[in-house]
Amino acid sequence: MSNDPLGFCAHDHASCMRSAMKAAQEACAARGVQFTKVRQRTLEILLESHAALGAYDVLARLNAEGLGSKPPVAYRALAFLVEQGFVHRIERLNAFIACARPGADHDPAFMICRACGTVAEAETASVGLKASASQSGFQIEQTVIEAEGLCPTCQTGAGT
Amino acid sequence: MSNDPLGFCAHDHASCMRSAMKAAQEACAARGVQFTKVRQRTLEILLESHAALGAYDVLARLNAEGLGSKPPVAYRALAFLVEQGFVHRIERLNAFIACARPGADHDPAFMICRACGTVAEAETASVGLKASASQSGFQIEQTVIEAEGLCPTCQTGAGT
DNA sequence: GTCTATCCTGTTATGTTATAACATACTTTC
DNA sequence: GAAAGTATGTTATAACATAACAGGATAGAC
Ligand SMILES: [Zn+2]
Ligand SMILES: [Zn+2]
Ligand SMILES: [Zn+2]
Ligand SMILES: [Zn+2]
Repeated sequence: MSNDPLGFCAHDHASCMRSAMKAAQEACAARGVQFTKVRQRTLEILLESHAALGAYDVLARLNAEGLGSKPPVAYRALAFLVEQGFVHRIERLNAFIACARPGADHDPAFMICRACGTVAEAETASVGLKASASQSGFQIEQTVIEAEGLCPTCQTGAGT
Repeated sequence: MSNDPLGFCAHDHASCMRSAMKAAQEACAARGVQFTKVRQRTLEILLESHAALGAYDVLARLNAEGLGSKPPVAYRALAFLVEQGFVHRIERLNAFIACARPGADHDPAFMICRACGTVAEAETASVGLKASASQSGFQIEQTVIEAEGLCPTCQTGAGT
């Protein structure tokens, strides 16, 4: 079933990154879009952790490597990656995170730890939402489902 | 059951506003917090429509009435109203909307029409989200559930 | 190969959303 | 009416985001 949200559990992160980059590489080739240096590097930066990074954080990293120093560079790369489904935007944080399940067309839900900043991606559980919507005739195009709270690790000893 | 999302259906909006203001008034009295002029007016401004307003839109309205011209005035009033549960923040829009069911402690879900800007509030349908969360040990404190799409009215003739 | 159309990047400038910090005024309690 | 707590006014700046245009790389047509 592999429905475990990554991020809260230990895993081979190096292979996690490698497979995500490979999946993106192949998807770009298949779709005939360019996976340029800036785009690759932006995705790699986001893949380094299962936390969300702000556009300006990404930009700072790119800039340090001589890959662009002005906001539009980062925003354009991020917009491309979001369009292609390799990255998700976390509305609550005004930030971006690499997709944990690239390839599959999906409507993700996120769990955001307010203590450590880790963000885990889960499958959407929007059955009820869709029911509510269709009941009132609303036609859903996109969903934002984000829960904020404490991850398993941060619950122990984080009474505050 | 009265589970209809307001906003997409006709209703007596004047009475809708009046009862919301009254509920807020009473809740403030009961909780011993001040329902000041700026706070009242801010809530009234949001109640005027079932659309979301940005903080600076609210500020412009307040300013036109001599109730404050600087961002913190609007942001403070909005923060108060959100705390008290009279107003919700729509993350997707960086905007605010008056609660359609004040009084009840609830976890709302929103349906945002991308064409006309109407936002309807429904009950949260986060059963699956909670299941996902507890499965991985995540402790939810707050949820953001927002769907974007087309409302019933805008579907007719809005092929674009 | 080179021309051309398209897409990508670099840069300037500006727009939008949000808060920190401190001064002043009001309200409640005693 | 003094003290404590709460709310507002104001300055300044931080953080997030995009419009618009110029230049460079890439890909397909010939
Ligand atoms: Zn994903
Ligand atoms: Zn955590
Ligand atoms: Zn509500
Ligand atoms: Zn509409």
